[in-house]
Amino acid sequence: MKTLRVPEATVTRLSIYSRFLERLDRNGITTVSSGEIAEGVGVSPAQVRKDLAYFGEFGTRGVGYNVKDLMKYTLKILGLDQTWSLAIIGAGNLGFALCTYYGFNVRGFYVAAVFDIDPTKIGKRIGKLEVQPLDSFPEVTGHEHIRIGVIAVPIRGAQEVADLLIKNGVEAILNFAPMALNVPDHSEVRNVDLSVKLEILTFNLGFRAAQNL
Amino acid sequence: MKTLRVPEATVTRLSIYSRFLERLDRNGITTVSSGEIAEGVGVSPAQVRKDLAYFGEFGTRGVGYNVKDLMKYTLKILGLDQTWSLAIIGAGNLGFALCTYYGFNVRGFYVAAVFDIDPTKIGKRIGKLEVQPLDSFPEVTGHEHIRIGVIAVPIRGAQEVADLLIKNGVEAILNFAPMALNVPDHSEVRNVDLSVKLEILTFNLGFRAAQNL
DNA sequence: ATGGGTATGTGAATTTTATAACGATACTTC
DNA sequence: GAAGTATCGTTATAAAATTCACATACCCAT
Repeated sequence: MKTLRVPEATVTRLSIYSRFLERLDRNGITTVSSGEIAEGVGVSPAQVRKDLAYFGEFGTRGVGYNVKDLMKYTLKILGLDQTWSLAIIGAGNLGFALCTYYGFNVRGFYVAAVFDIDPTKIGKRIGKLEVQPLDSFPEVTGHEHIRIGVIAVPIRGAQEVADLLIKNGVEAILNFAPMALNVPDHSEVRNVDLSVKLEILTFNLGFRAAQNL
Repeated sequence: MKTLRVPEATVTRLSIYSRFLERLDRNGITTVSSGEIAEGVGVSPAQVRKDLAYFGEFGTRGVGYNVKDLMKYTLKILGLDQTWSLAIIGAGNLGFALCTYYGFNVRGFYVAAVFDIDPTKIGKRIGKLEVQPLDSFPEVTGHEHIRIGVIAVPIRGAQEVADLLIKNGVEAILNFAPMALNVPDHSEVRNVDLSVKLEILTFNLGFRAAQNL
């Protein structure tokens, strides 16, 4: 098999293209060019074609791409032709928001369970879910295999939670705690740091001020 | 003045170093090496030094960096030696979580106001704040100059909100709607897409399965 | 004072990523 | 059905980011 390393930036953009294609499809648009995709998501047309080229040939020269088809391809590439069960750990405001986040459902993610250690939060209902004690994680994941865990706890608890998840067969972690988690090599971790992007903005505003722009 | 373009990846890492340094400082650690920072945040030591080199010389050869000093430098570089007032638009679950997000406060961000268009949400209290009608945005920003807006509304309303923000002097936008906003060149926009990272995980899990790893 | 040990700062080499250019191919029009 | 136009896929070029390697500088012990 042709083993080709795909840059993470490409996967990131693919996810964005995919979302854009869904939007086009909902609007009844059937054909789209690399230039239109590029315009829609803010990259160059060559970039779009190059990114897609990692995975095959999906377009028709002189015409463009069939929206529905390309959408399906991108979803398949991203592994979204199946439903992924998530466990969310931490039922604070962030955990709550993530449990009810429409953007997850619409992309084939299913929040199977929410956990917390805070007794005042355990038992609380979030939509159809009930917050469970973190202790019961092994038991719950016995019923339903959960491959992805979402960490929405404060820094001080994050590593411990990660250890627990890994020990119970979780393969990938989306970490909202602003710190680097220590996990075995075979596990995937990605961090979402809510203030990093904000600090890029303040950096740029300051930088611009320094140059009198 | 030496005009040196700083890669955005460097700024991103600087934000992460900064957070890590704060943690070291809280733990009473006074000196740190590039290797220890690298270890702590998951990059290479050379990367740490190179990133810092964009902004000056902060270390002592043979010794390392003074934690408190480097922390202050990084904060200053990122523009966090001042308080930034934010307006959050959208008082749904995500907006609510962002309003109360501890990570913002701790980094010098201050949520000055929250807005929504939904009459059932207007007037609701979020901590010390009261959700205001989006119409009153110009009035509110008249009292307190707000340079950064956070968009936490669904896709369909996002562009309209962005237009309103820009029209009222907002210079930078943190956008949680999973779409590209159209803004003038002089405005800064960064997107936080909560499901992109999740889809990188599913891509990687699928990719790994395809290679029998 | 002096020499050994250590970690920085930095220019060069390497790798990775993005842009540009262009040949190939399919529709459209006359 | 041939010419023209549009857009892909791919190769070549350029740019950017990362890693490497080492001279430099500082601390500390003697």
